[in-house]
Amino acid sequence: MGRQPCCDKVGLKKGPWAAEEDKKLINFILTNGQCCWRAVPKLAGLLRCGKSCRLRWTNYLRPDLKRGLLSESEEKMVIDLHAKLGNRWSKIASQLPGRTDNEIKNHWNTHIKKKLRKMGIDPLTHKIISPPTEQQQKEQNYEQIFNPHHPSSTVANTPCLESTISEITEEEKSNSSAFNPIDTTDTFLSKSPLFCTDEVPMIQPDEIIIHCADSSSTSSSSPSSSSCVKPEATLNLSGMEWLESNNMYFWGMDEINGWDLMSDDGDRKLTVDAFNQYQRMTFDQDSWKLELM
DNA sequence: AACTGGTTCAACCGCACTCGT
DNA sequence: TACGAGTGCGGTTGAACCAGT
Repeated sequence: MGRQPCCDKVGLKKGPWAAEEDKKLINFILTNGQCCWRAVPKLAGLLRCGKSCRLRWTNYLRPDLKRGLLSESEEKMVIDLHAKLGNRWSKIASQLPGRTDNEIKNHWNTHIKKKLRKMGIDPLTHKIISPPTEQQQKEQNYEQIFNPHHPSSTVANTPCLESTISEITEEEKSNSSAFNPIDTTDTFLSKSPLFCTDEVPMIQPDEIIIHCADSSSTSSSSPSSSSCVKPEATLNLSGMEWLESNNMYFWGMDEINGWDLMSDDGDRKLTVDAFNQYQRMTFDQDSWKLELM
């Protein structure tokens, strides 16, 4: 005998929730609290199954939810946590106040995956996509000669990238801890202070300029020859020079409680001492209730 | 304006886990 | 220990929306 369904599906409504249904569910939860979900639809006068009610509440109606896209710092946190935890979305969500597992899962699948792939990083393993085998390299060369528009010329396949990551200086690594809100893994992203998910550098291989310590071996070489990276090499990623004089810059706009807005000229330093959106929502819960009623 | 293909995200489904009996 | 009910979780779906032609 099979398992009983979570609810009697006959006569139950499915699909998007109407405003009236939302109102009923909110009224019920605020009056009675979260109790047995199986009983909620009956008691609240809803033609939904308990599971559907729970999902609607936890993913959409809870007053402490943040709305809108994930901030840069949240995205980075998701990537770091995913590197540690894998697809355990609820565990990841528990580290991001006001975000649901469903929301994070969706954001991962629609935004972050693409960004990582564009950067040449495998979203599953968080490792650099491996350089092509000899046979693949031959095929790629063939395509580049006889079919220059073939996608094999994208940055994801460049063997340069793995080298560039290992060459981030110790100073840059130590700087990265200034904005990383949690203990980091040794993924590329957690080590790179240059990473900003909304500003993913769409760099091409020929945009990666590497100054080798032994400059005599690389002088006047073509871009492709820069893949020869010496241990002492330093990096200069064109397009990453954001810090123009007198420009303001900051990390983690969405979590600006206590974060400093830095001004390049050193004299003007603006400190923001605001509590974040999640805290505000918690404080404003009573007014939120009133708005709904 | 109409069509088409791609993207997004709320909601669903089924399995796994926990807990009480 | 075995079983069933309730709940949580992650993968998947499909309607709505958007951009390009």
